[in-house]
Amino acid sequence: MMRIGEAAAAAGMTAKTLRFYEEGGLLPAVKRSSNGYRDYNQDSVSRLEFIRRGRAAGLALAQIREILAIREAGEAPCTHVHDMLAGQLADLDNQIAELMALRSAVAGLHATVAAGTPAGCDPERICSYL
Amino acid sequence: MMRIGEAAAAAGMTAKTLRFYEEGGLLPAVKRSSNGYRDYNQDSVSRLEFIRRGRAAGLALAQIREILAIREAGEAPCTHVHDMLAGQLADLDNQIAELMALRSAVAGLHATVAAGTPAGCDPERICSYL
DNA sequence: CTCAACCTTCCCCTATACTGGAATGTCAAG
DNA sequence: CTTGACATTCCAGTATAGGGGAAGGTTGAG
Repeated sequence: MMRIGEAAAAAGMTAKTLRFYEEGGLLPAVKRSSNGYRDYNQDSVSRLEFIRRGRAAGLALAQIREILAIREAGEAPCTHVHDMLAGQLADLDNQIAELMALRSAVAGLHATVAAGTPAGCDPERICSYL
Repeated sequence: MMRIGEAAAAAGMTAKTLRFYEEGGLLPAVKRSSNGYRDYNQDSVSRLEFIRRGRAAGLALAQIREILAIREAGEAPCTHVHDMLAGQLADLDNQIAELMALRSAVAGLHATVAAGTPAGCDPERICSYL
C-alpha cells in the first residue's frame, strides 16, 4: 500500500535500486495498482531491510539471493547464513593480509625514496627508487 | 629490435597489454618495421618494467602515467613518487581500517548466528541473526 | 487548466585493467 | 605451396551495483 518512492525511503534506498533488485530476482515482482504503479507492503520493506543488512555485512547480492531463496523454500536459512558469514570472515582475513603485505612493501619503497636523492636517480629506470 | 611478443615476454606481460598501454599513453608509440610490426628496444622494456613495479606497488595506471610524464619532461620524478607512495600508504591504511571494522562486525554476527537456533529465527526477518 | 511530483519502461553509462575473438597480413621453414 | 607462428586492427565483453536521463503516463492541488 505504498508506492515505490515511499518503500524505497522506508528502506533507505532509491526507487532505482528497488527496480534493480526486482529485475535481479531479489525482490519478487510486486502487485500493481490500477494505474500500473508498483504497490509495496510492509513485507517488502522487511525484505529490503534484510538485503540492506546483508550488504552492510559485505555480502554480494548473489549471496543474499541464495539466503532469500532458502527462506522462500520454507527453511530457516540460519545455517547457510552462518556458513556464509564464516566464508566472509575468511575472505576478509585474506584481503586484510594482502593489503598489509602490500602496505609493508610500499612503506619500504617510501623509505627508500626518502633516503635517495633525485640526483642519484637513474633516468633509465624512470625513478630508481620505485 | 624486438617484436611485440618478445618485448612483452621480457617484461612479463602479454602483447595485448603492450598495445593497451600504448593506446593509453603509458608507452609512447613505437617505431614500426617495414611490415607494420611494432619494433621495441631495451628502453621500452625498461619502461614496461617500471610500469610493472608501479603496479606491484598498487599504483593505478593513471598515477604511473603521471610519473612517466614528469620523467619525460626531463625532471626526476622522485619527489612525486615519494608523495604518491605516501598517498598510497594512507589509502591502504584506510582500506585496512575499513576491512577490519567490517571484519569485526561480521565476526559479531557470526557469533550471534552460532548462538541462536534456527527454530528461534523469525521468518518475517528472513533470518533474525543477520 | 496547468503545474509539480510522482510513476512507467528503455537503454546507455560508470570505473578498472585488461582479455577474447574475428578477419586479415607477414614471413620463415619444410 | 602450404602450414604455423607470429603480427595487425577493431569491436566487444568482464565484474559489480546501481545511476542518468529520455519520453511519456497519472494524479492532486491551486
